[in-house]
Amino acid sequence: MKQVIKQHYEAGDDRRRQIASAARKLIAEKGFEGLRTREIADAVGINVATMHYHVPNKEALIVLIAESLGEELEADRAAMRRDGPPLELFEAELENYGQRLQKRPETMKVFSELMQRAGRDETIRRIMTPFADQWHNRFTEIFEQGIKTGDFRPGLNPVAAASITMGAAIHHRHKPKQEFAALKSELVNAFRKH
Amino acid sequence: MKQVIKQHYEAGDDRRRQIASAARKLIAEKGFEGLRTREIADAVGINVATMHYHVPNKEALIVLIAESLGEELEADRAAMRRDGPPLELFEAELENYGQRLQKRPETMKVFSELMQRAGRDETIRRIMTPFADQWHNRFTEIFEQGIKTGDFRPGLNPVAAASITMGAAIHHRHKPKQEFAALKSELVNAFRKH
DNA sequence: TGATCAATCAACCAATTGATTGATTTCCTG
DNA sequence: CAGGAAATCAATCAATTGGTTGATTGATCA
Repeated sequence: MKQVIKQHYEAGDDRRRQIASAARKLIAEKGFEGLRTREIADAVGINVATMHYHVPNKEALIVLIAESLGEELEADRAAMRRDGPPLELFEAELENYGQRLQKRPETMKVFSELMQRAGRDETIRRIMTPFADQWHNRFTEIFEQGIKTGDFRPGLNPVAAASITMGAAIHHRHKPKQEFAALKSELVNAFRKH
Repeated sequence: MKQVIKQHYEAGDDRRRQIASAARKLIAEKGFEGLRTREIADAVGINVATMHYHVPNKEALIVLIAESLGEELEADRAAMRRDGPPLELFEAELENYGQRLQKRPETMKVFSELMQRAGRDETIRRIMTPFADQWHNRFTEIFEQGIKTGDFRPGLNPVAAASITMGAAIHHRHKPKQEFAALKSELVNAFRKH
């Protein structure tokens, strides 16, 4: 009799979710380089071997994390409104991003870490680039429509403007929350017709 | 008689430079998490112990790398022109950045890695933030002057515009070289008076 | 020239870390 | 409720990795 205390058994899928969640928290704290399988197991409250039962190796773990993040971003994207004046859609996208930055700062930290790793890791790149591209395409699309409607400057380069917007947004994750409003309004002024 | 082959002895400071250079190359390739003392030693062509003679531990190594990068950025900054119409200064800064991105892509990769680590590492933060701030201040200054001269939009928020510029520039490091021109001209259009 | 010091190396160490093994416990279904 | 499947754990392994030790070699200079 090894186990005296009755232990709880969790269904496989739930455990995987718990593992993904714990791993994401740890990545947000210590970055990818500080991610340790043991710490994840501890955070979930299970043995390392149990963790490896659910997620065979670190490669699979990283894929799990990327997928988990992908699902969240996808859900968020699906909930966004897609009609209305382009300028308002643009502001809504930025506002949504600002909200997520405030309510779930972890998410964007993990996103950055994954994107950085995507530069060297083929597997991660395959999972992450679609999300970065989707986001970029969304902005490009908004700008294209906005140029037609006259919301945005004529002659605006939609692709470049989308890159600037994303760069500014991602870069902002380091900074104090209250400054986001200023960034947002400056981005709007940068592209809209005067 | 252990040594049969005559070996070359390098002066301490030169070795440290060689070590810093090799370490930077490796970081650019594999990122911080992939940085191994042994690989650095191998790249320089010396024993691990010799490396530790010059750079006692990894902490010191990272400081060395940060300082090495700092010196390069500082030299670059010092060579920049600081007079003329603000709009031209702005374009010159961007052009200079684009050139560095093309000629020394390693530099900005290492910069990004260090900045990311700065978020969790006090020592690195102390070394790196001044450089990020200097860059940011430079843009802020240019925008402030340019608003007075009428080069830039009245009502432009210099600090926010500087953040957008930096975010866009840093974010661009992943992308193909030829697109930089489009980014640059779009940034100019975003802030200049129409 | 010889003594001192800086630079180098082979061998080794201790800690960390991802992963495995084999036994044990809980759950579920026919 | 019996028995197989799913989930869990303690113990252990092998590889990696940052760092050390002690001896050796080359440079310098009085």
